[in-house]
Amino acid sequence: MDVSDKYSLRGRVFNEIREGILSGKYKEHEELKENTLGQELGVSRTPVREALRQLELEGLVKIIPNKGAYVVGLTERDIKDIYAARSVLEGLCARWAAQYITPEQKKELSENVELSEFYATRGNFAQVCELDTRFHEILYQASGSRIMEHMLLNFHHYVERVRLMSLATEGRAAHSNEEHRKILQAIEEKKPQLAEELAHQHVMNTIQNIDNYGLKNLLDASGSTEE
Amino acid sequence: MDVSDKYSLRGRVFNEIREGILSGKYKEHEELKENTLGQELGVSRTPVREALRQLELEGLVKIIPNKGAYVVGLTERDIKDIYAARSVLEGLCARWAAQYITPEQKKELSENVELSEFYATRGNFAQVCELDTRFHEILYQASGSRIMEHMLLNFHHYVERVRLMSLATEGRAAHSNEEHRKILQAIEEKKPQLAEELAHQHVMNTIQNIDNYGLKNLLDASGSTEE
DNA sequence: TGTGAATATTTTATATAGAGAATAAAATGT
DNA sequence: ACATTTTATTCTCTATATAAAATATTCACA
Repeated sequence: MDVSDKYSLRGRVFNEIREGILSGKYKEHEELKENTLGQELGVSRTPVREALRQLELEGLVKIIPNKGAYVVGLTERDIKDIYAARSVLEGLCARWAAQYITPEQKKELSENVELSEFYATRGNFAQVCELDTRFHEILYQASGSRIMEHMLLNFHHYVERVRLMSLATEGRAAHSNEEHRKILQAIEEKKPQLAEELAHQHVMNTIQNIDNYGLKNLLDASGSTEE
Repeated sequence: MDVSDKYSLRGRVFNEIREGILSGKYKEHEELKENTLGQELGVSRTPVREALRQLELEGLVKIIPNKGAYVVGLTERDIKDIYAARSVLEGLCARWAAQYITPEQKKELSENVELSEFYATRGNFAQVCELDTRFHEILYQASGSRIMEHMLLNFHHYVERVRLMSLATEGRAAHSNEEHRKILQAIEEKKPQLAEELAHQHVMNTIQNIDNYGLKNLLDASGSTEE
């Protein structure tokens, strides 16, 4: 996550509002009033204000001076663009990971792939999702680039709902696991070029999968499960 | 810029601290105390706090809860990574610009290239720099992707000092202008693939130029001119 | 009934105050 | 003299108060 003091009031407020926007609890163009949010979350306006200012910077909230804060949220176009950006950036990230990964990270990545394959055969998709998230996070760290890590972590979290829904579609988890294994192998064999291509293709395949099912369908399905 | 109320106290405070970090006024690991900054800028601690929280999200400041805010700044590695990321993202952006650019944007881009060539022959590099900045900004807008625009605007600003120093090196302005013209042409002829390759190459050439002169030399030179 | 000025209400923006955490300094005991 | 506990100080964190801006409401008047 981005905010260091996750467990302070402000950190909690930030995360709650952010989740509220990403999950659709706070809807597009909705006004986020400091007082209301504060009461809702049981805090004063100060931490709410700070959280809103941060969310503005992330682009999830638009602040009109002396007027108010409004939910911006992510459009379909935004999500597609994020995937497009990820397709090239995850490639670059995997390239660097192949060059800079530490033995510990290599070990965790390898175990991650093993475990995910195990859970997939057992049909435990919740675990597969979590491991998928972690797989990519390890790559981000292994790139040794805080810029890359920062950027991709954000994106990853932005599209979390879509990502998990895509992974839950018929057969995608197994394919994803295969792709993870190939990426792992390229990294273990220190083949940056190959790792880049595979990671790029991995994201492109996800995009393809999302297109097949339709982004709207996936989002609606995930939205309804939460209510 | 990112903050909507550029001219409010908080907006001003945010920009001043940000510029202070990017320009090197506030040095790596330096502690940014709310009181001190507030007095320096003639405001109370509240707007300072909000600005610091935002800078944390941007990665320019590290906040340790209940302890303090510390300058993180950009390392050489960070700058190189930003350029690497830009090399692929500006490519993608140019591709989209070729697809979605409006006639007005096309016109401004064309005039921008003309003007820049004019100023370059006259040796007016300050103008060339400004036009270079604007050239890229137009492309970001023309991509029609607020995600892309947001990301690249940030990066662009992060490396502004390096970018301008690179543009000031022998012969680079002229080459840059040539590359701009080719990108413009690809966009006018609606060739997304070509536009992507050219924009990618444009950033790669800048990286090459920076490497030739040495990032440190460029940064030192720009730092000394400010003091 | 409709329009516009004047007033009231709501909400943001900034400053300040009090509580709590972390660090530095002083005092105490061995 | 050194280690440890206690005290003091500094600074953050949250809440609240005041000011200013924006919006909504009321009322007068045509």
